[in-house]
Amino acid sequence: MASLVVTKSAEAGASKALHKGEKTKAVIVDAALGLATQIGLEGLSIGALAEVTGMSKSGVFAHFGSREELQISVVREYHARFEQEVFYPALSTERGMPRLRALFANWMKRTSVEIDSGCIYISGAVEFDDRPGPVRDALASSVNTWLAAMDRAVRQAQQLAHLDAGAEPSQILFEIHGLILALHYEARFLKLPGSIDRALKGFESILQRYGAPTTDAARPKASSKARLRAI
Amino acid sequence: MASLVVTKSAEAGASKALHKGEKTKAVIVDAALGLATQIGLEGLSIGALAEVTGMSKSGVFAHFGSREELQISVVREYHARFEQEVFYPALSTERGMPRLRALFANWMKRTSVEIDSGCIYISGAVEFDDRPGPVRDALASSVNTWLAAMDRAVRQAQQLAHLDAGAEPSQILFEIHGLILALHYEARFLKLPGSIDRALKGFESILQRYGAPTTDAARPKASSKARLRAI
DNA sequence: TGCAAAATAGCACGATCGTTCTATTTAATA
DNA sequence: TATTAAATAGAACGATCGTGCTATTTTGCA
Repeated sequence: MASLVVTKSAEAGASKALHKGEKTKAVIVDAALGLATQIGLEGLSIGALAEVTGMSKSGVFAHFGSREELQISVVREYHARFEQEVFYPALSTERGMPRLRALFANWMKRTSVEIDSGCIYISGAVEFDDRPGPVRDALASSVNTWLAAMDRAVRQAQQLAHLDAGAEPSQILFEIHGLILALHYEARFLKLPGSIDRALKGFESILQRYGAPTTDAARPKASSKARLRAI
Repeated sequence: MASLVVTKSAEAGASKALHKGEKTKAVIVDAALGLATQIGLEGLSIGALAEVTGMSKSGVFAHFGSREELQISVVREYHARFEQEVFYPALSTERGMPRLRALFANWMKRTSVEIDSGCIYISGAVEFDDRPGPVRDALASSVNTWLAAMDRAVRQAQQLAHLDAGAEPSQILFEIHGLILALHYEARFLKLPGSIDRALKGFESILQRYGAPTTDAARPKASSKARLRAI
């Protein structure tokens, strides 16, 4: 009977071989992510999650062992998707201004969607402001990873003389970050129309101010492959 | 014994004649504001509030009739203090650039303090993103009132040729708002040093970009009185 | 000073929370 | 297919939540 044992590797769709438990855990995390973006990481309740997934409370709970671990799983999942949607695709553009533009464009695209769905990098920051612990650590670590990637992109643009080398990267980053946060605030909370355009215009202002050529000779040319080129 | 009845008017400190109930209600709201800035409006619990004030749960509750009404009272109190600290003092400077600078400076001062204490205009925005109701309305109304005041200041600066009259006030406001939000995020959540300086520098960049003279011939001269001049 | 009214306390309710324990069902393996 | 392990369900726990009801205390006023 031990014949033809498929090494349980190549599974359907996703990636690795998922046992039943891992599969339903992924389903739960997915549902939790949907809930968390709307009502926040603190609003996540195992009861509500059980209802959504059609499972029992203890069934859901067993996959994580604690609510905190569930929240951390959600943060990690969000981080992975953020990387996939915002970071990696931009690596297919040349370093310097094109890549910086691509990174911001992807960030904007995601934030625009999150005007409706919510963003746990923003809501989580408020919820775990002054609440130390592993959830806060996971959240801050994810955000810092992303901001560090943006920082590298700015520095590369400076080295390539696409941006004024005398400017502080942290200053440029701070102002860009502000645009994203203002977009989220004014569009999602205040429901002000035109916020997306203001963020885009603000970005151009920053580039202009910090030394980008007015006739930008380098829009992103999306070389579609080379996706894994090192940064 | 009924002699020497002080007419109960001029009470200690505050303002109007406060009956006992109104006085303790003020104490409760004050404590609630302290709690809400730290853990958010949603984190406010009547039980915790009773413990802090040394009262019974029902004693606290009776002053508001509902948790929602308590939250609204907190929002209103925050709004009043914000006006008192940020808005009114700036009215003693001349319209145009001096007043705009004063408004931003006061806003920055308050936000700097709130790096430690928290800000319910920011945390509340996240908590009541997509949760309609009177609390959200009170919150949005307060924020809109403040942003409208800033908008007027920008327009006045344009009329006085302190700022480029061709620029969109909403655009300038959006970018300024972004600086405040980035300051709160990067300083309070990420604990990045130097955030205050970055916000200040960003403000100068905006003024420069939108037409403020490089040699600003008009810093606020704080005339100390004239506090109630109409805007 | 006495009396009505306001303020506060005490208690209990149903609901929901995260979590634990034990049973039962389902899936993976030999 | 038989057996073992993994996955899930079910029920109960203590705690906390907002809120309502009923005493009791305190206050303000004639």
